[in-house]
Amino acid sequence: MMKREKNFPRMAEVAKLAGVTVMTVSRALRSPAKVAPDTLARIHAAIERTGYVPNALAGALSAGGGGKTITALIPTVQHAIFADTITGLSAALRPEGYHLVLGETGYRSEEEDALVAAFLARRPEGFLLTGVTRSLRTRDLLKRANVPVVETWELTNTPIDMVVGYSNEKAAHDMTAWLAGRGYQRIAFVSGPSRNNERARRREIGYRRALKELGLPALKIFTIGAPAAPQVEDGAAILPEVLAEKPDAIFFTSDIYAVGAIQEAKRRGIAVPKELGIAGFHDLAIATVVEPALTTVHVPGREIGYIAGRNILARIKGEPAPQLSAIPFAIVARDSTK
Amino acid sequence: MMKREKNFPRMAEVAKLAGVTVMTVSRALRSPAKVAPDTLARIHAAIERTGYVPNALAGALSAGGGGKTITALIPTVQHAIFADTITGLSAALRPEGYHLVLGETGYRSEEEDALVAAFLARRPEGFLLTGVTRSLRTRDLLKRANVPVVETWELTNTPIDMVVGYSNEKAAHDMTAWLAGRGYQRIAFVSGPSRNNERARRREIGYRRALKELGLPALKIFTIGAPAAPQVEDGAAILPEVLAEKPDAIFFTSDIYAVGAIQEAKRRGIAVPKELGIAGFHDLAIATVVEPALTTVHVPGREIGYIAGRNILARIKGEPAPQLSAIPFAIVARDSTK
DNA sequence: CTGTTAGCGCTTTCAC
DNA sequence: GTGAAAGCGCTAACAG
Repeated sequence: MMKREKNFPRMAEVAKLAGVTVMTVSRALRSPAKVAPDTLARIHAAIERTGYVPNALAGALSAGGGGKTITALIPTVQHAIFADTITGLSAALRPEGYHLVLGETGYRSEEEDALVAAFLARRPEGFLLTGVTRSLRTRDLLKRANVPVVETWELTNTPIDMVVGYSNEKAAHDMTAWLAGRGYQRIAFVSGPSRNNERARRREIGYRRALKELGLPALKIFTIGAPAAPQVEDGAAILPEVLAEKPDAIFFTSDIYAVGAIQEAKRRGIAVPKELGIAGFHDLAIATVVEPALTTVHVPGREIGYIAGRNILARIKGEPAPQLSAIPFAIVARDSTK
Repeated sequence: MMKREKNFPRMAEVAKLAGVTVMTVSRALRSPAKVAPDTLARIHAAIERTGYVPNALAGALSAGGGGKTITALIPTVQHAIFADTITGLSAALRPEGYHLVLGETGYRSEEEDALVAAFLARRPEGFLLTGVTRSLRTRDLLKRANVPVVETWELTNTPIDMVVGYSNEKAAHDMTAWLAGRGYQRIAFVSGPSRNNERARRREIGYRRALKELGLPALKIFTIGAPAAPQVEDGAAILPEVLAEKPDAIFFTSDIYAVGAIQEAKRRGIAVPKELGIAGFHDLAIATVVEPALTTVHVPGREIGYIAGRNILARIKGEPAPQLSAIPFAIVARDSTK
C-alpha cells in the first residue's frame, strides 16, 4: 500500500474516542434511530473532534452500490445550452441527494469512449449522454453494465436505454419551411462542424428535405471549421462566402454564428431582414440582445436535463420510466426575418 | 450486502477466463511490462469478452489513494465566466489523466459546506473552490484532510492552502476611477446579490474607495434581488430606480445586468454613452454584441482555472506551488462609455 | 441497543 | 513471471 500524505481519520478512531465499536458508529451515521441517544451524542462529539468524514469509497464498495452519483457527459460547458441541461439535471437530482459528476467530451467521440470507461469504473448510478450516436463498444459496455442511461438532445428508436430529446431534423425542417412561408426563396444553410456532431447532420437533412418538399433551390451548404466551441466571429467570417450564393436568407445551426453574421451584415450595409433574413438555433440569451433580435429555434435544454434526471431516478428506484421522451421545440419569430 | 441489479464482471471472472489469478490480471492492467506477452494477450482477450471495467472504488480503497479526480465547486454553470474556469481547469488536468468532478453551490454557502463534505467523502486528490470566504468548519475539514485546495476568483493572505485570482476590490476601484477619468461625475453602482457573494462585496468596497479618493458624490447603492443566476431582464428592471439618483454613469457588477440596462435605456430614449455611461464586469461574449458595445472589466476566468489546475497537480506530485497567484484583470473600453 | 463475523473488489507485500 | 495471504474502510447479517 502506498503512503499518502493525506490524513483522513477513520471510523475506528471515532469509535475508540466514543468508547464503542465501529459498527455502532456506522449505525449512528446511517440509522441513528437504532442507537441510544447518549451513545449518539458521544459519537457525534467524537466525529466533531476528529473531523471525521466517512469514506464513501469504502462505503460504496461494502454496500455494493454506488455513492449516489450520476455522470453526465456533454460536449462542452461553454455552450449555454448544455449548461441548461446540466442545471435541469441538477435540479432533478438534488432533492434525492444525488450528486452530479460532469465530463466534457470536447465534441470528440474518442474522448467520449474514454470517459465512459473511466466513469464506469467509478460505478455511478446513472448516465446522461449527449446525442444518440456512439461507438458500438461504448453501447455494449453501457448495456452490459445495466445502469440507467439517458441519451439526449436527439431522438432514436434504438436507445441504449432511454432517450430524452427532440428531432433536430424536424426542427431544422420546420424552420426552413417557416422561412419559405415568410417569402424567402434562396435559403442558405450554415452548419457547425458536423463530423462528430450528429445533431448538426440531422439538421442539415431536415433543411434539405424542406427545400425538396417546397421546390426551393438547393444552395451550396457551408460548414464552419472545427473549434472546440462555436464563436461569434466564426459567423462573421463565413458570411462573405455564403453571400456568393446570393441567398435571401441564411439559416445557421447556432445562434452564436447567426449573431456574428448579423453584425457582419450590418458592417457591410446589408439590411437585415429586408435584403437578408437570418435565423439561428438554440435561443440563447444573446439572441435577444443582438439587433435586430434573432429569429431562432427554441430548444428545451433545461427540460431535457430535468426529465432525464427524473427518468434516471425512477429507474434507480425500480419505477417505470419512458424509453422515449419527446420534448417540444418551438420556432421563435423575432426581427431578423421578415 | 444489498443485491443490485447491476452487473459488472469482476476481475476474478477475467482471471478465470484467462487461466490466471486475479493478481496477474491486476498486474496486466497496472504494469503490463511485468507480465508475459502471451499471458497479457489472453488477459486482454478475456477483458474484451467479459466487458470488464475495473472497479475504481475498490482500487482506490486498496491502493489507499484517490481515483485521480479533482473536485471543483462553482456557484453555477450558467455563468459563462465560471464555465471558462472549468474549461481552463479541464485543460490543465486532462494531459495528466485527471478527472473533473463538478458541483454547483447555487451561490449558497450552506450548500457549499454540504458539498465539500459530500465530495471529501469521495477522497478527491484536490479541490478548486470559488471565492475565499467560507465557514470555519469547512476550512477546518479541508485543512485536516491535507488535500491540495485552490481558492479562486479573489485574493487573500490567509488561504486554506492556495489562491489563484485577482483583486475584485482593485478591479472595481480601477473601473470607477477610469469612468471618472472619462469625465463622469455621478457614478452609480449596481451589484448582484451580495449576501453570499464576497466578490460583489469587495467590488462595492473598491467602488466606494475610488469615489472617496476622487471626491465624487456617493450615490445610493443598488442591489439586485437574488436569483440563482443573473438575468438580462434584472438589469433592465432596476434601471428606473437607479435613474432616480440622477447618475451620469452606472457601473454594474455583471455584464448581464449592464446589457439589460443598455437595452432599457434605449427603449426610454436615453442616449448611451452621451447622457448615460454604462460599464459592466466580466467581459462576456454578450458585451460585444449589445449596441453600443459594453465597456467592461475583463476578468481572467480561463487562466484562473488553468493555473489552479497546474498548482493542484504540482502539489499532488510533491512539487512546489505558489501559495498566491495574482492574475491580471483589464479594463476594456468600448462604446457604452464616453 | 450493541457487538461479532464476514466480505465488498482490488492491490500490496512477500514467496516461489 | 506468477501466486498466496492480508488488508484497505466500511456495512450486512446475525447474535446477544
